[in-house]
Amino acid sequence: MCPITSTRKLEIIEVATNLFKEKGYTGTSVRDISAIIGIEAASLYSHVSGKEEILQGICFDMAHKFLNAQEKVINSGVQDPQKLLHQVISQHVHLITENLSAVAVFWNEWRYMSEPFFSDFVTMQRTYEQHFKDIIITGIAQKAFRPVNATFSTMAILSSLNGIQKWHNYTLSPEEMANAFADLFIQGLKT
Amino acid sequence: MCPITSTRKLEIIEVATNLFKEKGYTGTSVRDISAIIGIEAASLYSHVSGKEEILQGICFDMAHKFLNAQEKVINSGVQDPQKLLHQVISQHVHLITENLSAVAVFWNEWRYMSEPFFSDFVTMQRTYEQHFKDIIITGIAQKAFRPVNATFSTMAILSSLNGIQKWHNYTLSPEEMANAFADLFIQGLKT
DNA sequence: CCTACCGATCGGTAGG
DNA sequence: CCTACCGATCGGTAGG
Repeated sequence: MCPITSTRKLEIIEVATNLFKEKGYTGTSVRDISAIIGIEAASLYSHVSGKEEILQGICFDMAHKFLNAQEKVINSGVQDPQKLLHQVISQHVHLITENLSAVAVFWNEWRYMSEPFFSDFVTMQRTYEQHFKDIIITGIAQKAFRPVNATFSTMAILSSLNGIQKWHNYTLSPEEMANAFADLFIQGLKT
Repeated sequence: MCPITSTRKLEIIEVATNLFKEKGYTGTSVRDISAIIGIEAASLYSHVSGKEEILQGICFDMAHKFLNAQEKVINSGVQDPQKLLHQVISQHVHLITENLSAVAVFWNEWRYMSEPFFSDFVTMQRTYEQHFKDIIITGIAQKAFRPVNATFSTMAILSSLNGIQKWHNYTLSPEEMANAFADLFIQGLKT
């Protein structure tokens, strides 16, 4: 949360992000992290209070990035639900492709956070999903979209987008993926 | 692989499935499993050769279920790509809802298997994805679907379906979900 | 950032 | 299926 962070702490978080992605949070030891940096495990504790603080840093940083990008689109004045959906999808895809490792941790390891971080994180997720859902609900009300189940459609779309981190192989650019997703789902939802 | 399995071994796999889902494979100890069953950790080794064998059992059992269900649809004689896609989606959704915990392990913990199991599992996944992709390619050739990127569309659809295990809350029946997914993606792919 | 170390727990084995 | 136990490793602390 504090914007002033030492470069060593940033290095720890970056190394941990890659390890948490590859081996999982519980499968990664603090010694794995310190060995890559080239210091003793005990020395990590000069920079972080514990293993979980690193996980919290990764997860909440991504959560804020997602929510900020989404709010920027929603507050941009765009009214057309199809255009709005296209833009939030595009922002989401770009954030994933620009933060592949952090997103993998964000998506697969967040459940290992203890309270109250766990619940705070869930609340942020729910907020993000709700903003998506609101766009779909508005679109249905304006007859831009079919009368689908908005909750279902939201989860179907977000799950699809989040899958990128599992199969992404760089053959498609972020723009191409964003447009392909938008085409698929907007045509899928259209009246 | 052996069809004759003691009930104790089945119990171990069932308990482990739930624990691996909740706490992850690396976050679950053999003592966690044995404690729930009510035996000593050492006694597990009368039924399984090790912790990983349990994971292998869960993952390959689900992999076979997915491939078998898919082959049954593909060999059923249905030709229309839209109907075929609807049916493989429906089978996939049903398998997920009937095996929520095992699918969560299958999907999130398979990477912890050692070789050659890891590679064998990846091969089965690729085969499954390829069958999906072939349906889309055929559909494009027959002008039933738009000229989309078939690999992308396959991964977009499968990721969306697999997301069920993360958000499923029993408000929709498997049939309702299967139809909602099929509607969304078939309309999304249609010419 | 290091040395030295802690108690707890890990997956697994020997022998019955 | 149990008792008894193994060496390895875990996250973390004390003290400098």
